[in-house]
Amino acid sequence: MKLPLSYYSNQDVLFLAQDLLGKVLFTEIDGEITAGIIVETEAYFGVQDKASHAYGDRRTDRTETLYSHGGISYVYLCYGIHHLFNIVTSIENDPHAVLVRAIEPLIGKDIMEKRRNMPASRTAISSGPGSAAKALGIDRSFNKKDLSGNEIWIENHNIQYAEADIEAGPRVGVAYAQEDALLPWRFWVKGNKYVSKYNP
DNA sequence: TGAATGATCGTCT
DNA sequence: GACGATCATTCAA
Repeated sequence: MKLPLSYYSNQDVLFLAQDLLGKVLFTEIDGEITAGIIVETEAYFGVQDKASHAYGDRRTDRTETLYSHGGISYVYLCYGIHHLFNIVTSIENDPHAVLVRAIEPLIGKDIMEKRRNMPASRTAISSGPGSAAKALGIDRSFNKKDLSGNEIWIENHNIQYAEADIEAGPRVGVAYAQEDALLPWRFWVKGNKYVSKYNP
């Protein structure tokens, strides 16, 4: 069951970041389908969030994607090497987003092994935002894609985590965001081995 | 036109 | 546990 566009227009990005845990992220590239369960996310709270690219209503060519209506992907290059995949949420001109930080491989593990050049038995294959995106074959050509299309989409497989199985904590790699770096806007599935390590 | 800067990962010790 | 890779984007001039 594919999530409808209306799901992403929810204006509570913190709710969506938690609710997306357990949903299944699919990509289809050259007829090859891969999918993984989302097990770790971070919320980026639009213009008020110092860690967000759209902080202070900074509207540029790159951040323009974030200002789209919910249900659009936002992919950008980090450290010159890694593609990071975000889900744009809320309504038009309200630049909230959820960063997918880790997935648990579900479909097309052999394809992921090829892309990552390592066995699927290693959790590193999709742990961390750069790795998860690469395992799914996501690169900058996926920027500004409609998540209800047939290249990239998210399904609800009725995987429901109890509230006690979800943990929240500070986001990773955003120390420059000062007081906003301490906000508990990172969510993950407790004990899941694909969740990236938090490095204090 | 140019210099600085990351929402990170993998390799090496 | 430390560090180098590597480039689009951004802002200043």
